[in-house]
Amino acid sequence: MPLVRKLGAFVALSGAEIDVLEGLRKRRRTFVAGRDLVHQGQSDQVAYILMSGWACSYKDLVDGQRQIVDFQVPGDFLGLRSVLLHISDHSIEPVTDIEVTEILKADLLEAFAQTPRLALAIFWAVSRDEAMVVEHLVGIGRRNAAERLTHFLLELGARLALIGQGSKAGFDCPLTQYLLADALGLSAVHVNRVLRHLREADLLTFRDGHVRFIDYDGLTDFADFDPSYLDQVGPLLT
Amino acid sequence: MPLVRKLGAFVALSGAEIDVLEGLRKRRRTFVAGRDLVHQGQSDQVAYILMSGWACSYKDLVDGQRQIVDFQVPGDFLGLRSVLLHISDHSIEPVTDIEVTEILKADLLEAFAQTPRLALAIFWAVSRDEAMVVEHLVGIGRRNAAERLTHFLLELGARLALIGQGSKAGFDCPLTQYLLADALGLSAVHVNRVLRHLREADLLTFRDGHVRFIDYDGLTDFADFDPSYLDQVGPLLT
DNA sequence: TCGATGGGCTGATCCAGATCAGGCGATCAT
DNA sequence: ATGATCGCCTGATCTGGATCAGCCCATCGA
Repeated sequence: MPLVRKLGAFVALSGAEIDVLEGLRKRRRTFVAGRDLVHQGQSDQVAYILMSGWACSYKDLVDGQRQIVDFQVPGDFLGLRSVLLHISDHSIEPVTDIEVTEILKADLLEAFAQTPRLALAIFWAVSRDEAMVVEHLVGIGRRNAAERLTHFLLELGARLALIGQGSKAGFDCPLTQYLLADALGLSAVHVNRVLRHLREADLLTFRDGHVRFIDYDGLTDFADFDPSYLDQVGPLLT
Repeated sequence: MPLVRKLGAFVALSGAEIDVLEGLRKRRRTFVAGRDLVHQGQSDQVAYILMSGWACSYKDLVDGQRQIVDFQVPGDFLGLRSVLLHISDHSIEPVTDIEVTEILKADLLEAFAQTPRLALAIFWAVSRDEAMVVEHLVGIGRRNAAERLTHFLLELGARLALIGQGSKAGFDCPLTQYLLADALGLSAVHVNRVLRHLREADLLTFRDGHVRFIDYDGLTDFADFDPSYLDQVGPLLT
């Protein structure tokens, strides 16, 4: 269970708390790649936990462009914020076919009341999401295309490593260069060029859906990557 | 009390809940402009509520640049995420002299346990912060300098209006063009130029610490500004 | 089997915004 | 009264990345 594993890395959850967490899991659903799961402006009472596959959350602009805010991998929440804000300020689209389990708002609130520690653990997950968005913001605001792309791939790798789907050697990645472009605020053309430069510099390759880190230390150095905000482990309640 | 007003706009807080909220307020402190309040990497057990003055949270990059993630105005939390993540991933600096009240981690956790609704209200505040960061991300990723600056000033105006310190006519703003540049991912030179263009187009002026919206509707239209994520009102618990 | 579609790749050209190199006035400490 | 500093402002030049236009290959549906 990627979620239990992820939250458990943060607060040591008791058996009772894990029971509550498991109790949340209701209907299991699947969605096909490409069709929106949640749409901007939609008001919905349900969030999801991603069980398998990848998704992305994004915002559309009036001029037809879009900005991808983040990608979600197994164990991540989908649309949690839209439940809290009561209306969604962004859209969510499966990148691949995905499996999710629903979390109903009412159940979530009840779980909060029952086990404050669980609320904290989820609070932490939200904070971690925000920390990722912040890092993303810094990347787009102040890093050039190569550093930005590198940092992004390193972050993805670190997140996937946490759920056992990646390592310092690399990871399988279903993202197209168009998706990368929309996430990084670049054009797909330029993403392609930058990938070539990184390949020619023997830093990493991204081919056939697989990212391979050739020189991991060189990459972290180049992109100024510090994963501490991702895998922060330690009891909140001391 | 800006905070009670802000949270109260989201969930109707009962008298008992407001008491708990007020009970949180502990030591009142002041900090002078410019000296860091929280420093990147610092591990701290205290957050603050900003009572007066402005602050900003930012991240330093290795090459000496910095990216300002957000500005905080009265009623906002400072460093809440660093309490939850257990270590701060960013720095916080007062833009003006500020007054804050401390919130101790232990008190916050106890308040959570006592009144789940309060936890929800604060959850909402964190989600709102994240929504702002997301909007900021979209701006930097996909909007040009003029739209970005306009959107930013409109958002600040809307936030200040919520606490009674601004309106559609404008607001007092202690930010320098350098601070704007660091927030918007631009150079200060270019911020200056863009402000001139906006002034010449009779859209807004920013002079002597005061932002004046000349054509508010024209501005919201130009920058595609939709404030719904800021002032979302409505009972979370239906 | 042959379009159609989607993803990756490339060179040529263009432009938004960075960088460089200043100048102006106000404030403040000596 | 004289630097020093800070915020604001400006023109000239440079450049990272967008845009345009197109090629190649693999897959897939009719």
